[in-house]
Amino acid sequence: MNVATDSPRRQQLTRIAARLFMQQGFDRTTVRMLADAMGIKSGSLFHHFADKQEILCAVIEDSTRHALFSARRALADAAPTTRARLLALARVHLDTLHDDRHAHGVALYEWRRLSDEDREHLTHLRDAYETLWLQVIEEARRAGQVQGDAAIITRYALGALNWTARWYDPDGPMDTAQLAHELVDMIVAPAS
Amino acid sequence: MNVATDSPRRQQLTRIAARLFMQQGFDRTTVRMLADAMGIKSGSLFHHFADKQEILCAVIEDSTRHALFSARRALADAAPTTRARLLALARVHLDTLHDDRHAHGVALYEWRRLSDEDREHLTHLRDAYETLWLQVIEEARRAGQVQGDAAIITRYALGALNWTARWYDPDGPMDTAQLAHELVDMIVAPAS
DNA sequence: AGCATAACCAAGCAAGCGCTAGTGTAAATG
DNA sequence: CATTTACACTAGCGCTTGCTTGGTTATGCT
Repeated sequence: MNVATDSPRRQQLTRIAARLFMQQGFDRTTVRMLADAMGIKSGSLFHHFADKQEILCAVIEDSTRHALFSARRALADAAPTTRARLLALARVHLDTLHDDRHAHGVALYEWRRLSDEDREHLTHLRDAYETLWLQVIEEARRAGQVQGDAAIITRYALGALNWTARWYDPDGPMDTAQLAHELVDMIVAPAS
Repeated sequence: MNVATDSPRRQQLTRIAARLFMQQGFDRTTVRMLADAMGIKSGSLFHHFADKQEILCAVIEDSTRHALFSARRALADAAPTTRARLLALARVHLDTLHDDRHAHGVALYEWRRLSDEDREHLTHLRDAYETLWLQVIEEARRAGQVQGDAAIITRYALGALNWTARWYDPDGPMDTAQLAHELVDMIVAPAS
């Protein structure tokens, strides 16, 4: 149940499942379709996962852990100005959202299909991620670079970024760096 | 297929369907569950709707038409300053999002379950709504109150607002007017 | 009275669903 | 060499699904 402890085989299957769950939705993706895409028979699937629910949980957990890990590293590497730290978070958010777009789409659209336990477990991971953002925005607020309630700004920023999943075309003319800049310009007092 | 032309009975059934679709998701809501909640038998459902897909389309169409109508009226009634117009749009967006929260949640989560034709049809309605926003934000940009690309700002703003569906608690301490102000403060140059 | 229409119901079909049971096999382990 | 483990297979059970059929009842118009 963890990126580090999962067998390579299981991680590979999880990625395939993420693609199908995103393309068809969880309910419409049958275990037979999953097995076909994985190159095994439907019965064999249950050697790797206890049930269909566990596959969904694995998809979301993998991608969330990866995002959390990347964001922490980006913050550690970023210049110590609040603006640079915010920009680093935004860039990493957009990049992981897009690189792992299947899994993050699943996390968005299929959240309610999780069992109560799985959802609570994944909520903690999510909260850890949001807290990274909240802390940086709270820094920015104390430095006078952001006005208003830090919690609301955080959720607005994350909402704006997550919504890009619905309209941003990675093959289009814009790149994620531009988008990240545009977001930071929107939430902090306009810079030079 | 229209708020004005739909029979009252059909609109009533559509509202019930919106609630169930939001609570359980489209795929997990069976025609029998719908019929039960409507107080009729499952077969009778197909007197009002050609198939299950058409119910989904009706749910989304009704709510989108209502939002478009409300936004147009709010703009007509708003004071002529760009800030007032933006605030009016934000307030109406949050209010309809919340009043009609079941149906708008369905529009968010079940968009991909629509048939291609239905989706194209509803996309036009959506575009009409987004255009209202884009025009006001473009005004604001020309007036120097907003920096950056108007199209991106529009999508960021709508994303931030739509995301409130995932965290805003209408029974909590905040009201939608505060939220709307917070958004406008975020995207326009900070006012007094 | 005669008729049209909207609204409903009981029953059930064909298809598809998640999952289980039991078995085979090649590689790792003692 | 004997045993275990990991992974895959075939076959199919029990159940639910969206939708259809064929017919009934209530309302209101001409």
